[in-house]
Amino acid sequence: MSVSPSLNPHVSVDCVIFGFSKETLRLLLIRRTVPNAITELDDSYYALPGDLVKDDENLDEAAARVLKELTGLTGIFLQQFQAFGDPLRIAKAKDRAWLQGVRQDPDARVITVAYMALIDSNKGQIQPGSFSKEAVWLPIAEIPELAFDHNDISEGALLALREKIQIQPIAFELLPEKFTMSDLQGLYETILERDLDKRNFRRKMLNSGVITALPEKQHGVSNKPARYYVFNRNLVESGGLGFVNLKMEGSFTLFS
Amino acid sequence: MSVSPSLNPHVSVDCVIFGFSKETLRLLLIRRTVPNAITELDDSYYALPGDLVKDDENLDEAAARVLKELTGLTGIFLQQFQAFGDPLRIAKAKDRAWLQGVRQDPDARVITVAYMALIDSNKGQIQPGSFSKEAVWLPIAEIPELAFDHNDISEGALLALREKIQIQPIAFELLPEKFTMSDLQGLYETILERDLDKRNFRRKMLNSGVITALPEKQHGVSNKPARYYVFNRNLVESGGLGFVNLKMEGSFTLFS
DNA sequence: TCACTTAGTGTCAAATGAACACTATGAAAA
DNA sequence: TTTTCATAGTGTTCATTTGACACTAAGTGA
Repeated sequence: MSVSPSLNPHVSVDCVIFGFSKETLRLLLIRRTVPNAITELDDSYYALPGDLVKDDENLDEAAARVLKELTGLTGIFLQQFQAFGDPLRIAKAKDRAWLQGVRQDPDARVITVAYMALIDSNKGQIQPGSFSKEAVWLPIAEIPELAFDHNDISEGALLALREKIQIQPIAFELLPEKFTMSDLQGLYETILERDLDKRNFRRKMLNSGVITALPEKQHGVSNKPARYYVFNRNLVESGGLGFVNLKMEGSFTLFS
Repeated sequence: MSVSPSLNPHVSVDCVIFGFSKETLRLLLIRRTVPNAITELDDSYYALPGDLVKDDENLDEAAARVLKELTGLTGIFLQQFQAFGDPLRIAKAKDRAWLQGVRQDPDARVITVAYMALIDSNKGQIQPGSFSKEAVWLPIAEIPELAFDHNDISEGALLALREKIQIQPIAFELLPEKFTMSDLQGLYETILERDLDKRNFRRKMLNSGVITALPEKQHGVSNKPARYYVFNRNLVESGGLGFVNLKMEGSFTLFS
């Protein structure tokens, strides 16, 4: 990758892109090849998708661009959650080797602003990236050592996601248009790493008003077919619901 | 201010420093003087305290340094809440005039990472800043137009604070060591811009276990003297309380 | 038709939330 | 010395929400 003159060499954005399939939460990572690697084992590794910020775009735009270049998708849920700026975040040998091949000023300190993206992983047609980056979905539990401080960033994103889904109805961004109550509960359970009671979950979710039952049911499953639901995106975004209570047991709360 | 060579010219930190006195939430702002101002009315304006990040410090350290240089205080509650990176955030004429006098590369685009600080404003001995910045506490309601995008940043900080005090016991950072229940309630009411029920407030606060009553009472007040309380800092920080519920009416919550 | 798998349903007890008004204590004024 | 004034401090009741808990329903495939 040659650096265009319009890139700010000191600020980047990185996207932690979450997907959910086969009952597993996954991250979309890119595989990087290190030039002049000493051993074959060492010649590639994974990283969060990211890029330097261009001079004419703001941070949100930069993150949306990174996401679009990798997945072809726009209009995706994308939210800044933290900036990372440790002076040594770029100091690992492998990272330096990669930067040397790719950046005009490989020694420049880079602060990165991290974003969390939620996508329906069935929908995302991953495009062979402009720089022949190979993109893969890896289960959260199987994330290896990543470039830079990307493990820290990923963990931060997961914590942020865990809090957010209890405050805002955003989990739906990870599911297809139509989903079953079990799909939804399984997603919450996966993110929260905790079992939830089926009856209480249904009650709370339905009372909240954020989803609507469809007449349609599953077909061809070898058990009682489940009903489909849709997320009331318009209602939620118009604020038509007032507050919605999505919190799980035992959280903080103070007054009345 | 002359720029030291160890400053990163592209990334700054800004601190939104909250204080609470006379039933009013205040921000600690610095007054800047613009060189070569056209009119006298135009020759100064307020800004959030901030600085470029040094090459050998991380973002948290940079924010702590800014806070210490201005107030002399260390060990203060300080939390990153958002990065701001609009390409035009530096484009106002007044801002440019100030930058010309102060930065080596006044045209460089600067991304800023914003921090929120909470201090007991009785405690903060404001030091005449190293660059003869004049620091003042201004009530939230009387904040004028500030430098750069500092109004946006301040508003973001207030929103973040409003959410945080309902989730974490941090409001105490704004009060002196000993405070009355009315002090505490007044602080919550001010930040939340909402009246709270006195009896419910006391009950919830005491049940939460985050404060302890002292035997001591007010002296010399011309009404029934109020009891003093202290924040159980050690207990809270050691996690000895498990979860504490500080939430007000009507928030989100989803499961069990 | 039986076995298997997942969907879907209701109740009760406990905890929490919200609304609400009067007495207590001190200083200062009369 | 009595009264006035201001703020502190205190309990109960009802409605809502939470959390625990177990069986029947509907479809496929053997």
